[in-house]
Amino acid sequence: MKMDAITIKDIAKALGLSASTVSRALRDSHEIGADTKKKIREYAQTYNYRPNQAALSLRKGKSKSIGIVISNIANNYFSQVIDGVESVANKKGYNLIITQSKDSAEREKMILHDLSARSIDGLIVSLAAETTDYSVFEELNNMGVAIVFIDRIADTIETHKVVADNFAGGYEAVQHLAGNGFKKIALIANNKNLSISRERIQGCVKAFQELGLEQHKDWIRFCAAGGADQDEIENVVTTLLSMKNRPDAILTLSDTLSLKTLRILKSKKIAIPRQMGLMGFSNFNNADLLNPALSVIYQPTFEMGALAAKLLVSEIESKRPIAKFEKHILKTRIFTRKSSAAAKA
Amino acid sequence: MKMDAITIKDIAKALGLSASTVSRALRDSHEIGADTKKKIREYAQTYNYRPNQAALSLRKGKSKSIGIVISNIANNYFSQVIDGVESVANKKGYNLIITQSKDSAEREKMILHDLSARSIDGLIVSLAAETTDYSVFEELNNMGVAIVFIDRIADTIETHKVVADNFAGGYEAVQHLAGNGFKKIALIANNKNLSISRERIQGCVKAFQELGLEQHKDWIRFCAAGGADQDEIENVVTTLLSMKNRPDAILTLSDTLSLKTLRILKSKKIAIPRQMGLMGFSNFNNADLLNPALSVIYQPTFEMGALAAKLLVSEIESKRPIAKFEKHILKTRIFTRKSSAAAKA
DNA sequence: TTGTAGGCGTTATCAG
DNA sequence: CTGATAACGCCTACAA
Repeated sequence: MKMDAITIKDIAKALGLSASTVSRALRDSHEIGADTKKKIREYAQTYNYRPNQAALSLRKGKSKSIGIVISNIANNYFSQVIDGVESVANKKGYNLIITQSKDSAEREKMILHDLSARSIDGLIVSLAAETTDYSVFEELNNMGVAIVFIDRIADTIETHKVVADNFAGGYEAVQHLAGNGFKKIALIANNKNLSISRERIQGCVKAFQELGLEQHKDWIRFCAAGGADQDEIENVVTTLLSMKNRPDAILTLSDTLSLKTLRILKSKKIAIPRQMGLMGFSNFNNADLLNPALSVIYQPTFEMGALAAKLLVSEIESKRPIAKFEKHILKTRIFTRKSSAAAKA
Repeated sequence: MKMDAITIKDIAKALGLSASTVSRALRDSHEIGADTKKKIREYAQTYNYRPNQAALSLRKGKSKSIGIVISNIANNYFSQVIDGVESVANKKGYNLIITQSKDSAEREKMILHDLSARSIDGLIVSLAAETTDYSVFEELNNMGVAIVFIDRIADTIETHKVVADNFAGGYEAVQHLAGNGFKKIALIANNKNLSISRERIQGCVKAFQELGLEQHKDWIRFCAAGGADQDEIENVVTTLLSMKNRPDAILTLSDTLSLKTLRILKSKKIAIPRQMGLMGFSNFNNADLLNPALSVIYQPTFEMGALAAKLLVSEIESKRPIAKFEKHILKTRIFTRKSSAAAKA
């Protein structure tokens, strides 16, 4: 890269000083003569001196960079999260190294190992759908790598965690649907392994019970690939539609699933909400422009990312080990629209 | 971070060898005894040795990481590009450091300086909307930092460039609109500074001329903030709607503008396409689910990102300086839908 | 107030 | 085939 990159030594030589003096002056140490300091800083300024980060990392064992592991960048939800993470990282002087697991446990593990060797100061992780073995995280934890989980968390690992109130989100969604006359509500969830799937379903089931709604095991379906596999979700929707005891509404429990389900229903000419109500967890900002306008549970993704980054940085920069880790649960918002509207009386 | 991270020295000590021998064995040098090598590698394996990247960077002056500078991660278009970049970077063993300029020239410059000090091997850049002064890039170029521009490029800087065929995209969009009976086509473009704005407009104007369509200076409007400023775009649309000689279609020349314009038109109860045709550059994958289904010019974002990364890596790893830089122009695709449909005969 | 001497982990060079 | 040494750029005792 920089062929000529000026170093502290260069400055020292040019000014007839020692490297340590220059180093101190540059970091504004008070034990340096005002005039010397000024001279040095001016020289550094004009020659555009930048400390070599690799050397700093090596020396300090810190790199001022944090890694983020998510399933997929080109996903609305995660890119909003990253935006939040970046806003804080940037402010605090940390670089952001981004990786995607593509929901593969194996790939996630490789990434994690690679990242941990990169003199990374900390990690923000949203688990891959496939992952069931959390031992890598134990390992990293023991190595002293700071980790913050976001959204898709490993409950058993001792770290800070930032999640949306998935339980309440599911609960409220069912309440809304029921309130609009839907009584036979099917759920389509992401991979069973994921905390978000479990929590959202639990919220829904709680509402089912409280409202005395019909429940049917077959009305809760999982997409192991989270919608990445077109056949999988198409089968699920088709199956639901062809049931003798057919649901009258579908509640999709993840972003990708929501839009994919909408597409499939439309392609099958199912009138929404008349023949099938639809509502979903989604952070698509223009869900109101869809046809029909889609009712959604929306998560504060930016805030979640920013909070995760804040927690991580404070852990990294904390002098003593964190005594007790926090789980932050942020409120979701519900937007009710045409796709789940009540049938006209 | 890793408190115990095992080093080459540790292995050397444990095995009663010298650090250099261990280093060589680990890198599979042929000048090491088969048995010694085996012993070392097994030890490294069991103790989970990972080379310290900071040390490597310092030693080699390379960090196996590339920086990417875009305006906004939480933008559909760019997150798709990043997905492509990541796919290649990952395969080639490079880490991806992501930053966002938020379209601020000042912030872009800071990022660039910061990144260049991070022992970064190369840079993928999509310019901020504000940027008019390209001298930072000259500077970086002279420092020997490999740069590849993507999408929003600086024509005068000598680097590889990857863009969509913006000219053709604009040209074809107008042809389509005209073919469907729209004769008075207004353009809403992103910031004037951006290459993409210029190129797309030029393509449109070419078609205007060839088709003998009415042209009006006031029918070409710019949003300096690219749609980030709600008032700005709202003013533009309102102005277009209230003209005595009012356009019969709007062609939006960027992703954000397209959806924002759709929203504004709908909020004003303008029937699309009857009262106003609408078409836009957009990489939203579900534009067909919108109401009305939106006609779009779609770019091969993933491929563009992947290609940019490929070019960058090959430049980084090339022994001799690049003799001549390439500008790759990738085809766009046009999807025509209801929003630009012909009025019923 | 300034300078000297390691050392962070790795590898390249030069000996043996 | 293996070992010792220096160096990448920076910082931090310890000296002066």
